[in-house]
Amino acid sequence: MPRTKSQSRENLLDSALNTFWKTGFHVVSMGDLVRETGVSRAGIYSDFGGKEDLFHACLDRYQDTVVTPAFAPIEAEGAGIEGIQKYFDNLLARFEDSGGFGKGCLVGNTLSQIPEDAQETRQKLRVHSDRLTAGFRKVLAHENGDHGSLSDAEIEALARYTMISVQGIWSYSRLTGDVAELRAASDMLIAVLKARLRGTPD
Amino acid sequence: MPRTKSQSRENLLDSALNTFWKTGFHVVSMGDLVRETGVSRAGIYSDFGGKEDLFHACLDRYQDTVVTPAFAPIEAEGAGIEGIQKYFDNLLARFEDSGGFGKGCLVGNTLSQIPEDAQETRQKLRVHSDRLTAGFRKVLAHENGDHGSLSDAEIEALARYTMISVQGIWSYSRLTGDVAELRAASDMLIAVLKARLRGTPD
DNA sequence: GATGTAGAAGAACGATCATTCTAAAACAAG
DNA sequence: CTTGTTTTAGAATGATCGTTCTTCTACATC
Repeated sequence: MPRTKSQSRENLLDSALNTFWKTGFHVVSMGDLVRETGVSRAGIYSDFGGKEDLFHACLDRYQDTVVTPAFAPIEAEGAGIEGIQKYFDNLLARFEDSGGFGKGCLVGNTLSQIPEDAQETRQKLRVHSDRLTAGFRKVLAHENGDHGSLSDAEIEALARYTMISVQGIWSYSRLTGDVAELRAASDMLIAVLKARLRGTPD
Repeated sequence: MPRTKSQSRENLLDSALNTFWKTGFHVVSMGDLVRETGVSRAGIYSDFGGKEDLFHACLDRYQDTVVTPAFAPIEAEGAGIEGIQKYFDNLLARFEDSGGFGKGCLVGNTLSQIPEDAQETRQKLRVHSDRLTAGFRKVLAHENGDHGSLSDAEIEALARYTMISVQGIWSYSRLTGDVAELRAASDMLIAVLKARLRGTPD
């Protein structure tokens, strides 16, 4: 089977993405990337320009090939809480397949190590967190319905809270090897969301 | 006033801690540390042995000078939910003082960039997360009382969920400059804890 | 098979890294 | 002031970094 240029470029991106994902931008060297991707140095530079450009391309690729399918149950038209459940089921299954520690979320990992002046990178991270928040907001608003007990502002706050908690779960997946702990946390989060949608008196 | 050896050692540690905290172990160079701490290269090497040893000493120092005071309201004898509230109040006030983005949590930041084989570092991170979980567990158990509605296992799960959510909040503090968003998230978390202690039907 | 071209391997380069070493300054004790 | 010790600034070192360049291989076209 012939291998087109764009196919090999995508393979390169996927390999580089995984390498960056594991240990982060600053720990990965160009030598690592050459070895892991199987592409020559010159090839990487002619295709992407440099290490940082390659990383930015990986962040975009991450959105397309990781976030989009993982988040599909949530961003699907008319998705409800069961979409969030499905999202967690998929990710916990993937964690279990990996064996040992997880890689966490590339965006969350990157967020913890960007210098204050890396504005282009930070912008991409913000887009991601807004995307997650928007997905959760839509699901929660849908569950809340037209005459639900929660105001738009409360839905917004709950959506952001969900996004933040999810990031916490991904972060912790780098420290624990026990999928049960992660499942307990995601179950708890979902129970919390259901309870608040039902309307909990304070 | 005379300056004792241990005093200057602690000043060095505090400066190095802040430098590592901002951008992480791999981004900080020894040149940065010499500049930021005001201590000569030879001084750093004779006192600590190397960059990694210095970083480990900083992780310990972080526990003593940052986590312990910040976590005092939670680890105090007989602390209840208001201890968690106080914990957040302090940290949000500090975030507000910093202006702009926060530094997050040194432990959470480190977790996102350790290679898989950095076992000594990972061990320190695990001790930290266990400490947080234990603190929350004690508070929640105290609130739950002897005849509370939650089982020990449920308290344990809720404590870990709390720890994970807190890490998420710290992570997000590196991305937002808006303290109101962080306050909303911590308020939400506390409301969730109160609701679950009160006993929410599923 | 000859020729032209694209891609790969890896040497070369300058910069920067962590670390060590040297030499001078700073300070204490007599 | 002299001597002895500690701490300093900063040069030297070897390794590694990101990047570029040169060389060679592989393959398409005639």
